[in-house]
Amino acid sequence: MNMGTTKTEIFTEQQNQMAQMAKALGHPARIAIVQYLLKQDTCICGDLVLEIGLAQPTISQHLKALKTAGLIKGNIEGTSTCYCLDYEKWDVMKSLLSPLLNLETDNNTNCC
Amino acid sequence: MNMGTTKTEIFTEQQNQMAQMAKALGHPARIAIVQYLLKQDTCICGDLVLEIGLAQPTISQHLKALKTAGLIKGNIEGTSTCYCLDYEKWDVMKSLLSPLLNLETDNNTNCC
DNA sequence: TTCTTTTATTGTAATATTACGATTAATAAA
DNA sequence: TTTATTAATCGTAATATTACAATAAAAGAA
Repeated sequence: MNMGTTKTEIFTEQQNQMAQMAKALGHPARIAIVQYLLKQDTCICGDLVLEIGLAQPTISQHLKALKTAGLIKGNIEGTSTCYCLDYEKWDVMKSLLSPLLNLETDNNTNCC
Repeated sequence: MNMGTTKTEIFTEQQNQMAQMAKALGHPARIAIVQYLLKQDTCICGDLVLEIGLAQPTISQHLKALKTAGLIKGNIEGTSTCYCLDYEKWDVMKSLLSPLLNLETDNNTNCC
């Protein structure tokens, strides 16, 4: 059977997309990478290895996860790869997640 | 060794918090639960079993994950448990994640 | 060409996640 | 008290994730 695997077929495309983007941010190393890119605009893998302190293959793995989710782009430049945020995808994420995040805090009167 | 485990000690408290909250939203079933609670204010486990279509222990497991992350609260009422969003925690999440989500889209000039 | 630099990939060990059947626990109803 | 009703927990199978050593690949420097 397909145990251990998420049943994506019973959810909407939108729900799967939202979950995928949230999942991509669901590791502190990937949060740190995004924060670094926000500050520096671009970076190469080696920068992050020094900054974060995980092994190079581990950083490379996290970069791949962010790239697969579409949150970053990578361009090969000589021996290194230049990474940056994919702002178009971040706009999509923002529009999908803002209905969840922009909650009315004073709704908690009708709570259990 | 501690292989397979996230090295939380090399990250800031804030980075770990952000990752934990994002991770809690990183599954379509948990997105669906949050969306349901946004629409209905409160619900019990059985409502979600009917609405989502996963087995009762699976829904219960996802509710526990959201509760552990602090995103929902649960109050026992007779034989059932009444769940709702924890708006205070959502405020924390909003303030932590908004620096990431409120990006200037026209920054992509200095990208690679 | 040979050596260096940089990153991606492969392989693997340890742990975490997902899903569900079976069972338990706890309250309500008969 | 006996019988539902409801949800949590336990156990477990299948898969996914995390971390890193070792290696490969690809471009630049000597």
